[in-house]
This record gives sequence, structure tokens and C-alpha cells, in this order.
Amino acid sequence: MEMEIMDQLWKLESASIREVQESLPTKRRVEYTTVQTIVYRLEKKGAVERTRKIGNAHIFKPLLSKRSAVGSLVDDFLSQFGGSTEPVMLHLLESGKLTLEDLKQLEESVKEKKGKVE
Amino acid sequence: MEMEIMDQLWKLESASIREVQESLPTKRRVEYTTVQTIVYRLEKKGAVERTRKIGNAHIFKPLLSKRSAVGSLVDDFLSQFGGSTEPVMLHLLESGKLTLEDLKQLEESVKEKKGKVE
DNA sequence: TAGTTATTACTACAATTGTAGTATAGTCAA
DNA sequence: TTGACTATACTACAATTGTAGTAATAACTA
Repeated sequence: MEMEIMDQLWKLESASIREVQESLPTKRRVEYTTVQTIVYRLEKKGAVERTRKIGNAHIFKPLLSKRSAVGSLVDDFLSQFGGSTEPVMLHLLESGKLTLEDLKQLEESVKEKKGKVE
Repeated sequence: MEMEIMDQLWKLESASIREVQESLPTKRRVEYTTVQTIVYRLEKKGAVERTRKIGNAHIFKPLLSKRSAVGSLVDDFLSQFGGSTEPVMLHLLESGKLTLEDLKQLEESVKEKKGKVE
């Protein structure tokens, strides 16, 4: 849930608890106070901060970029497999979550980026 | 830790608590009773079972294949991003954990497998 | 301004996970 | 057979996460 709420905040750029709650897809929508608790915890962890107030309500905004957050999640996750991407990639390919076309496209984008860097 | 212990069990095929503990890499080695607790929990979850006894000691073996366990972990993990592999792949590429060469090799293996299936 | 409504701040609680201690009972060597 | 060792079974506890309730207060509206 934490990640889903961060995701809404990334999308909204900044938002009140109520806005975050209402932006959740219906099947994943939880109680207002649940969102509140999670946002407060994120605040304590330094992942979001409150910026200003609108009326009575605090407005929160993310302090971490999605990139870096995803980054550490991925790294943590991979560390379970000794940091190796192999088992993960294998599963993705076998289950069809990653296709030949996806790989080709990724290759292209790597080449492009390399071109730019060098 | 759970995953690391499963990993040892997959490697050892079947083992006592002591054997699992001693098979852990030194930096990751925890107390005997810690391993014990985790194995017991895995047993309760149906991930391992005790097969026989050697002397006083129970021998455990995994009931789940590594493939399927990794599979559900990966799926759970991806569900945090709405099931999309994209943010994960991007991070892997940007951080260099996955290279152009890796992609090419993966492509090859997909082609091979497809060839076999069709 | 009084009543209704929305928001906050705080508390609660269960499940999971990492970590390990203790008491007891089984095993083996001398 | 008895003492030393080893494994078991059980208990404990903190941190994290998902989930939500309640009391109090701020704010808007009629």
C-alpha cells in the first residue's frame, strides 16, 4: 500500500490526504484514516513532507523521486537472490511478462542512451 | 532471511537445521535457533517438510521449487508497480545491472525456447 | 453564531519477519 | 550408566506494514 500511495503522490505532484485517497483505484481504495496513517509514516521516514495548508488540510508532496524509490526497491529485491538478475529475468521471460519485442525495444533504448553519453 | 534459507535448502536438496545454518555464508550466518525458527515457519506455510530423522535431528526438504517461489515473489513485487515490468527494467538498465550483452543473450535464449515449443 | 462536516492527531491491533534465548529431552562416548 | 553435548520445542520481542477507529478541533454554511 505504501508504494501505491507514493505513486498517487508522484502522479498528483502534491495533494491532501483526501485527494490521495480518492485518487486510488476503487478496488484498492482504503479508508481515509488508513491513507492518513501511511502518509504520516512516510513523512516520518522522510519520503514526503507537508508543504502548506489549504483550509484545514495539509498538503503533502513526495521528497523522493520515483526513480530512486523504485531503484532501492529493486536493489533490495534482487539482494534476495544474491543481487543476480538472472532468476528474475528468467521468470519474466518464461511467464511471458517480458517478450522478445520488449527486449528488442529495451536494446534500442540502451543503444540510444549510450550514444548520447559517449 | 527466509529466502536465503530456502536457497540453502534448494542447494542442499535436504538438510538438518544445523546443516542449513552452517551452509550460510559467514556474513549472513545467524544463530542456530534463528534458522530453526525460520524453518519451522516455512514448514507451517507448507514450503518445506520434515522427511526423516538422523539421530536426534530432523531432516527438512523444500516442497516448492525455486522456480515457482521466485515466480510468485517476482509477481508480488511487480504488482507494486501495477504489474508493469517497465520501471524495473529501466532501473536495471540505468544502473548497469543489466547490459546490452545481457539483453542480447536473453533474446537468444528466448528464440531458442520458442523454436523448441513451436 | 450555532450546527454540521471535514480533518487532524492519536491510538489500536493483527500479521509477518528477523532475531534469539531457555528449558527439556534425546544421544553418544567413556 | 552417567555426564557432556546437541537438537527440539517453545517463548519472547521489536520493527514494519496493512488496516481502521475515536476524540477533538478547525472550518464552512445557513
